Amino acid sequence: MTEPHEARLIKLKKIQEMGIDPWGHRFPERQYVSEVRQRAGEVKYQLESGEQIDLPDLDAARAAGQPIDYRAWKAEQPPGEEVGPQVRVAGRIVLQRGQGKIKFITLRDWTGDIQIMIGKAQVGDRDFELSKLFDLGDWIGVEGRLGRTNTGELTVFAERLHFLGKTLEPPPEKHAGLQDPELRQRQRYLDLTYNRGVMDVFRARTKIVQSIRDTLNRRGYCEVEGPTLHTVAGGAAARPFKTYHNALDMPLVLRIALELHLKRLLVGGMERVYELGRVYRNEGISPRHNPEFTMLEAYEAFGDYKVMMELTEQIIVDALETLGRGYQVVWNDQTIDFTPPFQRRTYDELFAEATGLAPDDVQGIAEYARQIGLEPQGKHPDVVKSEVFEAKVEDSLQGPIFVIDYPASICPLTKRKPDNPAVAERFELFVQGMEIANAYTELNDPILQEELFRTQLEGQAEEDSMAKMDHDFILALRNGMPPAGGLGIGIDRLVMLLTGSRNIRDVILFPLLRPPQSAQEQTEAASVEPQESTPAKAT
RNA sequence: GAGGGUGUAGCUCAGUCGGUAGAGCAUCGGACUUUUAAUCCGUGGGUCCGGGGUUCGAGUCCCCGCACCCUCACCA
Repeated sequence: MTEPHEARLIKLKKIQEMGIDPWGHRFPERQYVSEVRQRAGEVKYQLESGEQIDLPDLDAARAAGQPIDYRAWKAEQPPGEEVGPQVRVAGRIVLQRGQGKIKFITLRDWTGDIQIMIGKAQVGDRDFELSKLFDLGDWIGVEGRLGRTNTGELTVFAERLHFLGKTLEPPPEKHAGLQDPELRQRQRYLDLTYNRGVMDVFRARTKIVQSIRDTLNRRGYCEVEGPTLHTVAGGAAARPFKTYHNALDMPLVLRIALELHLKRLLVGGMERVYELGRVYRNEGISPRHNPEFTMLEAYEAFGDYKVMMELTEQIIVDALETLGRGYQVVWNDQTIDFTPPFQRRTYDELFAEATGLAPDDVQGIAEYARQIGLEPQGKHPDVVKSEVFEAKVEDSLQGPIFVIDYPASICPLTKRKPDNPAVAERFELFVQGMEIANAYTELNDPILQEELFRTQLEGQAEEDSMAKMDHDFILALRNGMPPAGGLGIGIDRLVMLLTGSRNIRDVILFPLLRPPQSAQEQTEAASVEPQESTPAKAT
């Protein structure tokens, strides 16, 4: 009885016995599969006179489902032979078809697939013996001539084989791929290699992030790295992860936002500054929430929220262009039109449309809240209004739409409108019911800021509030922060929209999961003592 | 945190009314020099998520637990 992984160990040993290192070495001057494919036109049919003639368009015919019989085509030509360039490719074996003294392999690198033909007569006995020891998933390098098989498939006709890396575990099922969502996340490496489109999504993510940096750098922004260990979880309304520094004997939290340190840099004269980084929120997990996620925050001195609105549009439009996409994106069977300018509607307008209530009808809003199952009792009217807005308006915003001018009392870090202190100069961008961006004209008045930090809105737990006292931040503001616009964008959600992904875990390489049961037992066995936040005073 | 769903071979999945655990792919042995998910012949492979219970008998029914997925809540 030979189980798949045992068979692989046996082959590993046989490869070693042939004097070949099963873990490989560098393989210089290799060409990507995509590059090799671009050279398909160099494959010609050479007559005995030396004249070379082009092949018929075999790829187009195959793509159209009507493959040309290349063997028959060649038979019609004057005597001659196929010629093609020498190539060097490397990748993983994803399919193999043995056929007596020849063997076909589908080789995959991260640019695509290409077929390899290994003939005993062409590669010699030693390499052919080696090829019999190939398993699905192994890494190999191939030198050979690019050409066409009888059916017209572009193929590397191997002349020399290199073994680059053994795989000891069997790969997923070869047609269905890896379906189990848990395994796809735990073993992302298998998902990336064997499931169509996964690599594309993550490479698109990289392109989007690069595009965002390009857009900001072009506008004269400076990228910085703030601290991730904070003493106060400020800048957003979320529960933090708690941790502990032993040497300083000090409790710490992981940052929930980038905001307060970037504003300190505005005080320091970094007039255009941004950070693209991970933040951590100790909240629930859902298809739109992961405990750690990537945020962009950008601050521009002498700007305001309207400047940030334009910047937001620019960032998204540039990202779409970088992806080589138009402004129309299909997501969840719906078409989203990112053609700028995006729609702009005020908070109160949308609120009135959805509820039929006047935005200042405190009694009516409380009554409405009760009707839809919310509890208005003991809460500030703006908190109730905000809860109603979230329940009745946000989910229905297909967008892209900027919701502008929020109730000031729920925006403790935002400057108020000069002509109406009850309204804050803030916008949020919604697309498909998801909040993608959040921005405001930054509050730079240290006296008002301190007051807002002190005043806890009724009905809000301190942890749930954006207004957490941060004396060090107030001190910074007292040193003079220029008026500025600030912007935050949830990168993961933006990537979801631009790649058609419906679950945030499809755009995060390693989303948080509980450890698998076997590992959990090991962990428990290893750590009998609970090790949570144990101060190192004893040592 | 609440409700619903899923968990069977390495992978993808069947499994009827409670009655001997199944298929395809992969593996292993054999044939095959132009295949395309190659094909053909043959072979091995199971903690039916874990633990209890009911029963002569449990993959199947009941209870408890675990993981993942979905919806809702908190949140971006």
